[in-house]
Amino acid sequence: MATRNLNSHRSIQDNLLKRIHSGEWQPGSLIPTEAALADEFGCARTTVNRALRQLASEGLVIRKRHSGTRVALTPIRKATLEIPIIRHDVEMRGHTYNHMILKSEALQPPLWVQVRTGLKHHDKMLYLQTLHLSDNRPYMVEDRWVNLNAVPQIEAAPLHEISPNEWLVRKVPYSRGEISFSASLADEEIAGILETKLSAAIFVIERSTWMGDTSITTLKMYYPENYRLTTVL
Amino acid sequence: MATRNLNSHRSIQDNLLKRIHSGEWQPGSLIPTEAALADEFGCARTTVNRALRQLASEGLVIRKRHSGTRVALTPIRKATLEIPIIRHDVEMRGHTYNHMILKSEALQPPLWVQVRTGLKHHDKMLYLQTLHLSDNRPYMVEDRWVNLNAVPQIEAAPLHEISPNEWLVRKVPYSRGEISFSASLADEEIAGILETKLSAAIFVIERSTWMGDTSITTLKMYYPENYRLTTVL
DNA sequence: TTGACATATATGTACGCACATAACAATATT
DNA sequence: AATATTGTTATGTGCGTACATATATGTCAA
Repeated sequence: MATRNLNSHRSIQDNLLKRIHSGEWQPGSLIPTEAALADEFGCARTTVNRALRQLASEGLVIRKRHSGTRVALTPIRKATLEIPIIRHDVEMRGHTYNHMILKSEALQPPLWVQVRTGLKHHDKMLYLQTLHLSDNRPYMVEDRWVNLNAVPQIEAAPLHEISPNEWLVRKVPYSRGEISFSASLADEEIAGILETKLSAAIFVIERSTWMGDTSITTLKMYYPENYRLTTVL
Repeated sequence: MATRNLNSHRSIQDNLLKRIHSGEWQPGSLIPTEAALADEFGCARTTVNRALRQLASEGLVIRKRHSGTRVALTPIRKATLEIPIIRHDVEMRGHTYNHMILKSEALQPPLWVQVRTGLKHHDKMLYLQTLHLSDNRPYMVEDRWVNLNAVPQIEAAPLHEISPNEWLVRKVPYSRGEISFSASLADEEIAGILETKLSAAIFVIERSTWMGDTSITTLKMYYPENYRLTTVL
């Protein structure tokens, strides 16, 4: 049939999207059932189902059994942030990447790490401070704590060749994570490493990951003021 | 059949995920074909297809026609950030929300707005400065520019009752957006409004939205140092 | 050797059907 | 009147089949 490809789930999705965006279907209102839409488009219900499922996963419609499908009250758009390997970040900007391990010692975790990871003060953790460089200029400082009970192999890893960030992302799986963003002022240590003024604005990303219930690693990343994290909606 | 529900796309997905996380399937390696997996699980290929499609949409596997499916080299985990109505943000923390329009005037856009929106200096824009309050204490300042050619109705909106943020999110659809995060220092104006010290750390979110090619609105949000934006992976 | 062509293969998509499941509605039962 | 029971409805899921499409590989001829 010639009309086959007109009925692809993709074009149906576009069509439905248009009605939502144009205001034909107001936020909160019920839209026709899958069967009705399938009838209208002259396609199988499974095809409409797929289109609607996709729209639901993007948060544009809310689906409930029996009740039907309605346009989301707040068309919550989601921004997706990828968790990158820093080296890729730098190289994608066309710069050359390097890193330096500034500190590496097995320590007892300070309080904020204990709180975040759920580990106790007597648990063995590896503290790593890494400077990431872009074209040999400071790009970001990373303060990382690794749970040695969960990741003992890291003590044998060649962290001078492959950064802790990349090594962990590649080698150690995790099932759950948390990330948060904030702003703070540079203290003496950070200002010294990043070569900024004391009390310069610092963009901070904190991230913790777990595998099941056991903490893998938790870290703070400090970016100088000129850094911008950008993403599309 | 009793084994029917064992073959749901969800459990298949979990099963595949386990193999990726356990390292049984290394990053970059080819995994069995849909047909082979369908055979192994004793289900239809369409079911395996759905499981793999979902994993691909989450960035865990890369699929190519003919070549097959392989585990992503960087099992890129994505964090999803919702674009909230500020009022909900505040109320979810159990505080009461208020807002105040500090400035509201039709102006020619400054250069940074022109760059971001693609509009020219002679285009009519509405400049709105809004203070968002949590329990009557400053929570965030919003500097917003609205394209009056695209959204003329905003001049008649009751912005003292419903904040520009909420009004726009509810009433004006957009098809494309960009969001970025950074840190900066409080200037006199921002420090005054947020009641922080001069040169305090400020967390900045910038957001622009378009409908097709026409800019809708662009804004900067200034949060005081104690603010943290948190999300799960 | 090179390029044009055919072929095999793995994923992509659509269909029609069947049954599962949640939620609401109407009815029957205590 | 309060509680079970049953039915209806819209979405959720799975199956088997068919065909589409991109791409790697092999084949043959210029």
